[in-house]
Amino acid sequence: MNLFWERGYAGASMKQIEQALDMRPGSIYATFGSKDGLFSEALAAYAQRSGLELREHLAGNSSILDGLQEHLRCIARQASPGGESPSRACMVVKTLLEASNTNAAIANQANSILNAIEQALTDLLEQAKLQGELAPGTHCARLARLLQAQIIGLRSFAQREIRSEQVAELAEDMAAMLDHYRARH
Amino acid sequence: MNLFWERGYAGASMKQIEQALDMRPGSIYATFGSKDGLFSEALAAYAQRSGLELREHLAGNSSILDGLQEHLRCIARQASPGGESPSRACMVVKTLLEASNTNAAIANQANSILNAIEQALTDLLEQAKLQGELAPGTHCARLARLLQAQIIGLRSFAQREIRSEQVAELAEDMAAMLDHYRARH
DNA sequence: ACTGTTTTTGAGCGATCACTCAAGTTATCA
DNA sequence: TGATAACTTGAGTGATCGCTCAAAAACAGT
Repeated sequence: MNLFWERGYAGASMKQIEQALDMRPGSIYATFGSKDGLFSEALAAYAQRSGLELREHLAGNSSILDGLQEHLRCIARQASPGGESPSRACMVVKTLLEASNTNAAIANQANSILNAIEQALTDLLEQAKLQGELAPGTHCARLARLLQAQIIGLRSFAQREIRSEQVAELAEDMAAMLDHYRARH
Repeated sequence: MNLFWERGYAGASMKQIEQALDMRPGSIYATFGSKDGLFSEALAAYAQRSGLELREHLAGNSSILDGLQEHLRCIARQASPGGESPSRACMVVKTLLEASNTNAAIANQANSILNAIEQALTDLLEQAKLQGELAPGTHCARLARLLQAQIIGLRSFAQREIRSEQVAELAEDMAAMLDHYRARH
């Protein structure tokens, strides 16, 4: 997963994969079927891990919106230069951009994952609205897409050679934007 | 340029390039030196074209902020499904994500282009502040980075299989966010 | 210890990769 | 028209791509 995340689908050769897994080609193909199959499992594992992280950030805050803002800040911390992450950008987005016009199966998988995330965010925001955190008129599905686009932008932006402090500021500005959707008390 | 934009650096083979250029390998290498060199020129051409588009949108509006908002909407229109663009996502971002851990020279070029765009946006926002469009306390460089991240997010988001109307809504929400930074009269 | 099954190994497959260069063609002079 | 220069051609280079499979090794049951 780390190798694919770092180098992308085409950028990771079977030789490198053999080394990363400490497996010989025969075993790899007996286990995963193909490079596509292996990548697919890696991407699924990545998505699962990401989902877990989001749920952890939410569990740490009683307020959903606070949890989402914390999530933004945490992404900024992880995506800052000098971190040990294989890549600062999101593996799903990297995959979507790489595979969209070259590998339909993989592009579909990335699409599905992003759909699931969008849905999860929508559900969360609906719940926040019910709890009175969000302004009553909020269009939750639309805000979920905005939030997803922000996260995609934040993490892709962080792939630039840039100071980590500026990534943190960016996350802060995005978190501040969420405040505008809060219910007025 | 269109081929590289659509399929990425690794995804475009020399055979496909030969066909796209209607040139044989010898001529290609005599003209561009290497696949890297050719890609570099394609990326530079893309960046120039993008810069021109931004300037056109700005020229169409007397207000800088209005021009930027128009630019966001226009990006959404271009990045909508069904368009004739080779790819909905930005070629510079695609390149940054693909090349960051595999091709230092190309990644540097993408970085430079994004630096230049960030600087151009900063200059524009500074000018808008001077003209009283932006709130006096606005941190223009920081807002420029936010704007750039939004655009990156918008165009990458648009690479998903999604209805064009939702892309337009997303651009609208991002434009609305810019309004919060306007000077109060 | 012996047999049958499962798993691992790594040399090597055909295909394709980016790229080269001698030979051929075209353009530009007098 | 003929000599020179500039450019184009495409078969072919070695390297690497994803992948296969017969043989070897490890494991499991009696």
